Amino acid sequence: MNGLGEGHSEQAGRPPEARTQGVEEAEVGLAQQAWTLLFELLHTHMRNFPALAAEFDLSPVQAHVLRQLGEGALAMSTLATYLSCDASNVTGLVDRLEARKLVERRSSEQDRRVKMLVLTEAGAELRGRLMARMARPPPFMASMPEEDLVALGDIMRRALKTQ
Amino acid sequence: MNGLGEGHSEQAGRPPEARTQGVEEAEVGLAQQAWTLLFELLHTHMRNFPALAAEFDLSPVQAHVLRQLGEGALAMSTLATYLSCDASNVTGLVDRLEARKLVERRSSEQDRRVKMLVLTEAGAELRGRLMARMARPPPFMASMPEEDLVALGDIMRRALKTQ
DNA sequence: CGTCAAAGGTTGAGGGTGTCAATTGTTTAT
DNA sequence: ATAAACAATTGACACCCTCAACCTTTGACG
Repeated sequence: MNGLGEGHSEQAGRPPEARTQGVEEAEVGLAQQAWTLLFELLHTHMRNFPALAAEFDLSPVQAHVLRQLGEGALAMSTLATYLSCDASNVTGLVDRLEARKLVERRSSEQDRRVKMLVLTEAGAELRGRLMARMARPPPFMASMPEEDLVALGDIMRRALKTQ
Repeated sequence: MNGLGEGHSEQAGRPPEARTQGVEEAEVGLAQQAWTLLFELLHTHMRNFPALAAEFDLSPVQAHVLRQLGEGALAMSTLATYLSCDASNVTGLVDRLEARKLVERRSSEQDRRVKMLVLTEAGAELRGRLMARMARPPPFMASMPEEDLVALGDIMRRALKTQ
Protein backbone atom coordinates (compact mmCIF):
# COMPACT_ATOMS: atom_id res chain seq x y z
CA MET A 1 0.00 0.00 0.00
CA ASN A 2 2.73 2.50 0.74
CA GLY A 3 5.95 0.95 -0.49
CA LEU A 4 4.64 1.75 -3.91
CA GLY A 5 3.97 5.45 -4.12
CA GLU A 6 7.37 6.32 -2.85
CA GLY A 7 9.18 4.09 -5.26
CA HIS A 8 10.08 7.15 -7.24
CA SER A 9 11.47 9.27 -4.48
CA GLU A 10 13.91 6.50 -3.59
CA GLN A 11 15.64 6.13 -6.92
CA ALA A 12 17.62 9.31 -6.39
CA GLY A 13 20.84 7.31 -6.09
CA ARG A 14 20.82 5.85 -9.59
CA PRO A 15 23.68 3.52 -10.59
CA PRO A 16 26.38 5.36 -12.55
CA GLU A 17 26.93 2.50 -15.04
CA ALA A 18 24.18 1.60 -17.49
CA ARG A 19 25.31 3.84 -20.29
CA THR A 20 25.38 2.21 -23.71
CA GLN A 21 22.87 3.79 -26.04
CA GLY A 22 19.53 5.22 -25.09
CA VAL A 23 17.29 2.40 -23.92
CA GLU A 24 18.91 1.81 -20.55
CA GLU A 25 17.13 4.27 -18.29
CA ALA A 26 13.91 2.39 -18.87
CA GLU A 27 15.84 -0.84 -18.30
CA VAL A 28 16.94 0.03 -14.80
CA GLY A 29 13.52 1.35 -13.99
CA LEU A 30 11.86 -1.81 -15.16
CA ALA A 31 13.92 -4.19 -13.09
CA GLN A 32 13.58 -2.02 -10.03
CA GLN A 33 9.88 -1.65 -10.53
CA ALA A 34 9.25 -5.35 -11.05
CA TRP A 35 11.46 -6.19 -8.14
CA THR A 36 9.67 -3.81 -5.79
CA LEU A 37 6.31 -5.27 -6.76
CA LEU A 38 7.55 -8.80 -6.36
CA PHE A 39 9.10 -7.98 -3.04
CA GLU A 40 5.89 -6.41 -1.84
CA LEU A 41 3.82 -9.47 -2.70
CA LEU A 42 6.30 -11.96 -1.44
CA HIS A 43 6.88 -10.17 1.77
CA THR A 44 3.19 -10.10 2.48
CA HIS A 45 3.06 -13.80 2.06
CA MET A 46 6.27 -14.72 3.81
CA ARG A 47 4.75 -13.17 6.87
CA ASN A 48 2.74 -16.25 7.62
CA PHE A 49 5.51 -18.71 7.08
CA PRO A 50 6.03 -18.95 10.85
CA ALA A 51 2.39 -19.92 11.19
CA LEU A 52 2.78 -22.49 8.44
CA ALA A 53 5.77 -24.03 10.16
CA ALA A 54 3.89 -23.97 13.44
CA GLU A 55 1.25 -26.23 11.91
CA PHE A 56 3.94 -28.90 12.16
CA ASP A 57 5.28 -27.76 15.52
CA LEU A 58 8.35 -26.39 13.84
CA SER A 59 10.03 -23.04 14.00
CA PRO A 60 10.63 -21.35 10.65
CA VAL A 61 14.29 -22.25 10.73
CA GLN A 62 13.63 -25.85 11.62
CA ALA A 63 11.30 -26.07 8.65
CA HIS A 64 14.06 -24.65 6.53
CA VAL A 65 16.49 -27.26 7.78
CA LEU A 66 14.12 -30.11 7.04
CA ARG A 67 13.63 -28.67 3.61
CA GLN A 68 17.36 -28.84 2.90
CA LEU A 69 17.73 -32.34 4.25
CA GLY A 70 16.31 -33.83 1.11
CA GLU A 71 17.66 -37.25 0.37
CA GLY A 72 21.33 -37.82 1.05
CA ALA A 73 23.22 -37.08 4.19
CA LEU A 74 24.57 -33.59 4.72
CA ALA A 75 27.59 -32.47 6.70
CA MET A 76 26.81 -29.92 9.37
CA SER A 77 29.17 -27.42 7.82
CA THR A 78 27.38 -27.81 4.50
CA LEU A 79 24.11 -27.12 6.20
CA ALA A 80 25.64 -24.04 7.75
CA THR A 81 26.55 -22.67 4.34
CA TYR A 82 23.11 -23.53 2.97
CA LEU A 83 21.57 -21.60 5.82
CA SER A 84 24.27 -18.97 5.50
CA CYS A 85 24.80 -18.90 9.20
CA ASP A 86 27.60 -19.66 11.60
CA ALA A 87 28.50 -23.29 12.21
CA SER A 88 28.03 -22.90 15.93
CA ASN A 89 24.44 -22.07 15.28
CA VAL A 90 23.82 -25.36 13.55
CA THR A 91 24.89 -27.28 16.62
CA GLY A 92 21.98 -26.10 18.70
CA LEU A 93 19.62 -26.32 15.76
CA VAL A 94 20.44 -29.97 15.21
CA ASP A 95 20.45 -30.64 18.94
CA ARG A 96 16.81 -29.69 19.13
CA LEU A 97 15.84 -31.63 16.02
CA GLU A 98 17.72 -34.67 17.24
CA ALA A 99 16.01 -34.43 20.61
CA ARG A 100 12.74 -34.75 18.73
CA LYS A 101 14.06 -37.75 16.80
CA LEU A 102 13.62 -36.10 13.42
CA VAL A 103 17.30 -36.14 12.55
CA GLU A 104 20.36 -38.21 13.38
CA ARG A 105 24.04 -37.33 13.58
CA ARG A 106 26.34 -40.05 12.35
CA SER A 107 30.05 -39.49 12.07
CA SER A 108 31.59 -40.02 8.69
CA GLU A 109 33.97 -42.94 8.10
CA GLN A 110 36.25 -41.08 5.73
CA ASP A 111 36.77 -38.11 7.95
CA ARG A 112 36.08 -38.51 11.61
CA ARG A 113 35.81 -34.78 12.12
CA VAL A 114 32.62 -34.39 10.14
CA LYS A 115 29.17 -35.49 11.24
CA MET A 116 26.61 -36.33 8.65
CA LEU A 117 22.96 -35.50 9.13
CA VAL A 118 20.22 -37.86 8.03
CA LEU A 119 16.49 -37.76 8.49
CA THR A 120 14.95 -40.42 10.66
CA GLU A 121 11.85 -42.24 9.52
CA ALA A 122 9.68 -39.74 11.35
CA GLY A 123 11.74 -36.87 10.01
CA ALA A 124 11.27 -37.96 6.42
CA GLU A 125 7.56 -38.38 6.94
CA LEU A 126 7.23 -34.94 8.48
CA ARG A 127 9.30 -33.42 5.73
CA GLY A 128 7.00 -34.94 3.15
CA ARG A 129 3.95 -33.33 4.67
CA LEU A 130 5.76 -30.05 5.12
CA MET A 131 6.88 -29.88 1.51
CA ALA A 132 3.41 -30.66 0.27
CA ARG A 133 2.03 -27.88 2.44
CA MET A 134 4.64 -25.41 1.27
CA ALA A 135 3.88 -26.17 -2.35
CA ARG A 136 0.33 -24.93 -1.89
CA PRO A 137 0.28 -21.62 -3.74
CA PRO A 138 -0.85 -18.55 -1.81
CA PRO A 139 -4.20 -16.92 -2.59
CA PHE A 140 -2.76 -14.26 -4.86
CA MET A 141 -1.48 -17.00 -7.13
CA ALA A 142 -4.44 -19.29 -6.89
CA SER A 143 -6.61 -16.54 -8.34
CA MET A 144 -4.30 -15.75 -11.24
CA PRO A 145 -5.46 -16.18 -14.83
CA GLU A 146 -3.99 -19.24 -16.44
CA GLU A 147 -1.94 -17.38 -19.01
CA ASP A 148 -0.28 -15.35 -16.28
CA LEU A 149 0.68 -18.55 -14.51
CA VAL A 150 2.20 -19.95 -17.65
CA ALA A 151 4.09 -16.76 -18.36
CA LEU A 152 5.29 -16.56 -14.79
CA GLY A 153 6.48 -20.15 -14.86
CA ASP A 154 8.39 -19.56 -18.08
CA ILE A 155 10.03 -16.42 -16.80
CA MET A 156 11.05 -18.09 -13.57
CA ARG A 157 12.51 -21.08 -15.36
CA ARG A 158 14.57 -18.81 -17.56
CA ALA A 159 15.76 -16.87 -14.55
CA LEU A 160 16.76 -19.99 -12.68
CA LYS A 161 18.72 -21.24 -15.66
CA THR A 162 20.85 -18.16 -16.09
CA GLN A 163 21.25 -17.76 -12.35
CA MET B 1 19.86 -26.40 -7.34
CA ASN B 2 18.19 -29.33 -5.64
CA GLY B 3 14.74 -28.11 -4.73
CA LEU B 4 13.96 -28.61 -8.38
CA GLY B 5 14.79 -32.15 -9.23
CA GLU B 6 12.75 -33.40 -6.34
CA GLY B 7 9.75 -31.33 -7.23
CA HIS B 8 8.27 -34.42 -8.72
CA SER B 9 8.96 -36.81 -5.91
CA GLU B 10 7.12 -34.50 -3.52
CA GLN B 11 3.81 -34.41 -5.25
CA ALA B 12 3.32 -38.05 -4.36
CA GLY B 13 0.92 -36.86 -1.70
CA ARG B 14 -1.31 -35.10 -4.18
CA PRO B 15 -4.23 -33.13 -2.74
CA PRO B 16 -7.31 -35.34 -2.55
CA GLU B 17 -9.63 -32.59 -3.73
CA ALA B 18 -9.13 -31.34 -7.27
CA ARG B 19 -11.53 -33.80 -8.78
CA THR B 20 -14.31 -32.12 -10.71
CA GLN B 21 -13.93 -32.51 -14.42
CA GLY B 22 -10.71 -32.74 -16.31
CA VAL B 23 -9.23 -29.27 -16.62
CA GLU B 24 -8.34 -28.61 -13.00
CA GLU B 25 -5.44 -30.96 -12.72
CA ALA B 26 -3.43 -28.77 -15.06
CA GLU B 27 -4.72 -25.67 -13.23
CA VAL B 28 -3.50 -26.80 -9.86
CA GLY B 29 -0.28 -27.95 -11.39
CA LEU B 30 0.39 -24.57 -12.96
CA ALA B 31 -0.10 -22.52 -9.86
CA GLN B 32 1.83 -24.95 -7.75
CA GLN B 33 4.61 -25.10 -10.26
CA ALA B 34 4.93 -21.36 -10.65
CA TRP B 35 4.74 -20.93 -6.92
CA THR B 36 7.46 -23.45 -6.23
CA LEU B 37 9.76 -21.78 -8.72
CA LEU B 38 9.04 -18.36 -7.33
CA PHE B 39 9.57 -19.60 -3.82
CA GLU B 40 12.88 -21.15 -4.78
CA LEU B 41 14.17 -17.93 -6.29
CA LEU B 42 12.88 -15.72 -3.58
CA HIS B 43 14.17 -17.88 -0.85
CA THR B 44 17.62 -17.87 -2.33
CA HIS B 45 17.55 -14.13 -2.38
CA MET B 46 15.96 -13.60 1.01
CA ARG B 47 18.89 -15.45 2.50
CA ASN B 48 21.05 -12.38 2.34
CA PHE B 49 18.49 -9.95 3.66
CA PRO B 50 20.12 -10.12 7.10
CA ALA B 51 23.39 -9.08 5.49
CA LEU B 52 21.63 -6.25 3.69
CA ALA B 53 20.14 -5.00 6.92
CA ALA B 54 23.49 -5.34 8.60
CA GLU B 55 24.92 -2.83 6.12
CA PHE B 56 22.88 -0.30 8.09
CA ASP B 57 23.59 -1.82 11.48
CA LEU B 58 20.06 -3.10 11.63
CA SER B 59 18.65 -6.51 12.34
CA PRO B 60 16.26 -7.86 9.71
CA VAL B 61 13.26 -7.11 11.87
CA GLN B 62 14.41 -3.60 12.64
CA ALA B 63 14.72 -3.00 8.92
CA HIS B 64 11.22 -4.24 8.50
CA VAL B 65 9.94 -1.90 11.18
CA LEU B 66 11.62 1.09 9.56
CA ARG B 67 10.07 0.05 6.29
CA GLN B 68 6.59 0.15 7.78
CA LEU B 69 7.12 3.47 9.47
CA GLY B 70 6.63 5.32 6.24
CA GLU B 71 5.22 8.75 6.71
CA GLY B 72 2.49 9.06 9.30
CA ALA B 73 2.64 7.97 12.89
CA LEU B 74 1.70 4.41 13.74
CA ALA B 75 0.22 3.02 16.92
CA MET B 76 2.25 0.24 18.47
CA SER B 77 -0.62 -2.18 18.22
CA THR B 78 -0.96 -1.41 14.52
CA LEU B 79 2.70 -2.15 14.05
CA ALA B 80 2.18 -5.43 15.88
CA THR B 81 -0.49 -6.49 13.43
CA TYR B 82 1.66 -5.37 10.49
CA LEU B 83 4.46 -7.54 11.80
CA SER B 84 1.93 -10.20 12.76
CA CYS B 85 3.53 -10.68 16.12
CA ASP B 86 2.55 -10.23 19.73
CA ALA B 87 2.22 -6.70 21.08
CA SER B 88 4.66 -7.44 23.87
CA ASN B 89 7.28 -8.10 21.27
CA VAL B 90 6.94 -4.64 19.82
CA THR B 91 7.79 -3.06 23.14
CA GLY B 92 11.34 -4.36 23.13
CA LEU B 93 11.68 -3.75 19.43
CA VAL B 94 10.80 -0.10 19.79
CA ASP B 95 12.87 0.18 22.95
CA ARG B 96 16.01 -0.66 20.99
CA LEU B 97 15.14 1.63 18.09
CA GLU B 98 14.33 4.44 20.44
CA ALA B 99 17.60 3.92 22.28
CA ARG B 100 19.31 4.55 18.96
CA LYS B 101 17.22 7.67 18.40
CA LEU B 102 15.68 6.39 15.19
CA VAL B 103 12.15 6.40 16.49
CA GLU B 104 10.07 8.28 19.05
CA ARG B 105 7.11 7.26 21.15
CA ARG B 106 4.57 9.99 21.66
CA SER B 107 1.32 9.34 23.40
CA SER B 108 -1.83 10.12 21.51
CA GLU B 109 -4.05 13.00 22.55
CA GLN B 110 -7.32 11.34 21.66
CA ASP B 111 -6.62 8.13 23.52
CA ARG B 112 -4.04 8.21 26.21
CA ARG B 113 -3.62 4.46 26.13
CA VAL B 114 -2.02 4.35 22.72
CA LYS B 115 1.49 5.47 21.85
CA MET B 116 2.21 6.67 18.37
CA LEU B 117 5.51 5.92 16.70
CA VAL B 118 7.25 8.47 14.53
CA LEU B 119 10.62 8.46 12.85
CA THR B 120 13.18 10.94 14.07
CA GLU B 121 15.18 12.97 11.64
CA ALA B 122 17.95 10.38 11.71
CA GLY B 123 15.41 7.60 11.42
CA ALA B 124 13.86 9.05 8.29
CA GLU B 125 17.26 9.57 6.74
CA LEU B 126 18.30 5.99 7.48
CA ARG B 127 15.01 4.69 6.18
CA GLY B 128 15.56 6.53 2.94
CA ARG B 129 18.91 4.89 2.37
CA LEU B 130 17.54 1.52 3.39
CA MET B 131 14.62 1.69 1.00
CA ALA B 132 16.88 2.71 -1.86
CA ARG B 133 19.11 -0.23 -1.12
CA MET B 134 16.21 -2.65 -0.92
CA ALA B 135 14.87 -1.47 -4.25
CA ARG B 136 18.04 -2.62 -5.96
CA PRO B 137 16.96 -5.70 -7.89
CA PRO B 138 18.85 -8.93 -7.22
CA PRO B 139 21.16 -10.38 -9.87
CA PHE B 140 18.61 -12.81 -11.24
CA MET B 141 16.37 -9.89 -12.14
CA ALA B 142 19.07 -7.54 -13.34
CA SER B 143 19.98 -10.06 -16.01
CA MET B 144 16.44 -10.60 -17.23
CA PRO B 145 15.43 -9.77 -20.79
CA GLU B 146 13.40 -6.60 -21.02
CA GLU B 147 10.21 -8.27 -22.19
CA ASP B 148 10.29 -10.61 -19.21
CA LEU B 149 10.57 -7.63 -16.91
CA VAL B 150 7.61 -5.95 -18.52
CA ALA B 151 5.54 -9.12 -18.38
CA LEU B 152 6.51 -9.72 -14.77
CA GLY B 153 5.59 -6.18 -13.81
CA ASP B 154 2.21 -6.48 -15.47
CA ILE B 155 1.44 -9.80 -13.82
CA MET B 156 2.42 -8.49 -10.42
CA ARG B 157 0.32 -5.36 -10.80
CA ARG B 158 -2.70 -7.46 -11.71
CA ALA B 159 -2.07 -9.73 -8.75
CA LEU B 160 -1.77 -6.82 -6.36
CA LYS B 161 -5.00 -5.33 -7.63
CA THR B 162 -7.15 -8.40 -7.14
CA GLN B 163 -5.46 -9.14 -3.86
C1' DC C 1 58.57 -39.56 11.96
C1' DG C 2 57.23 -35.01 14.28
C1' DT C 3 55.33 -30.60 13.92
C1' DC C 4 52.17 -27.39 12.58
C1' DA C 5 48.43 -25.14 10.15
C1' DA C 6 43.84 -25.73 8.77
C1' DA C 7 39.25 -27.60 9.12
C1' DG C 8 34.78 -29.63 11.49
C1' DG C 9 32.28 -29.36 15.37
C1' DT C 10 31.22 -27.87 20.18
C1' DT C 11 30.94 -24.68 24.17
C1' DG C 12 30.03 -20.32 26.60
C1' DA C 13 28.93 -15.48 26.75
C1' DG C 14 25.84 -12.12 25.10
C1' DG C 15 22.10 -10.08 22.56
C1' DG C 16 17.86 -9.99 19.43
C1' DT C 17 13.32 -12.16 18.50
C1' DG C 18 9.25 -14.31 19.89
C1' DT C 19 5.34 -16.25 23.03
C1' DC C 20 2.39 -16.40 27.02
C1' DA C 21 0.44 -14.82 31.43
C1' DA C 22 -0.16 -11.17 34.52
C1' DT C 23 -0.37 -6.06 35.47
C1' DT C 24 -1.42 -1.08 34.99
C1' DG C 25 -3.85 2.60 33.18
C1' DT C 26 -7.53 4.25 30.11
C1' DT C 27 -11.77 4.07 27.63
C1' DT C 28 -16.52 2.64 26.81
C1' DA C 29 -20.80 0.48 27.67
C1' DT C 30 -24.29 -0.56 30.73
C1' DA D 1 -20.65 3.52 39.22
C1' DT D 2 -19.20 -0.68 37.91
C1' DA D 3 -17.69 -3.88 34.63
C1' DA D 4 -15.78 -5.24 30.31
C1' DA D 5 -12.50 -4.27 26.73
C1' DC D 6 -8.29 -2.35 25.16
C1' DA D 7 -3.12 -0.50 24.73
C1' DA D 8 1.08 -1.11 26.40
C1' DT D 9 4.37 -3.05 29.60
C1' DT D 10 6.80 -6.56 32.52
C1' DG D 11 8.78 -11.09 33.66
C1' DA D 12 9.67 -15.87 32.61
C1' DC D 13 11.13 -18.78 29.21
C1' DA D 14 12.67 -20.60 24.67
C1' DC D 15 14.80 -20.06 20.24
C1' DC D 16 17.98 -17.98 16.87
C1' DC D 17 22.33 -15.96 15.97
C1' DT D 18 27.31 -14.30 16.38
C1' DC D 19 31.81 -14.27 18.14
C1' DA D 20 35.84 -16.11 20.46
C1' DA D 21 37.95 -20.02 22.48
C1' DC D 22 38.60 -24.83 22.40
C1' DC D 23 39.35 -29.92 21.03
C1' DT D 24 40.05 -33.38 17.73
C1' DT D 25 41.34 -34.88 13.38
C1' DT D 26 43.51 -34.32 9.02
C1' DG D 27 47.06 -33.26 5.69
C1' DA D 28 51.30 -31.16 4.41
C1' DC D 29 56.05 -30.43 4.87
C1' DG D 30 60.57 -30.60 6.69
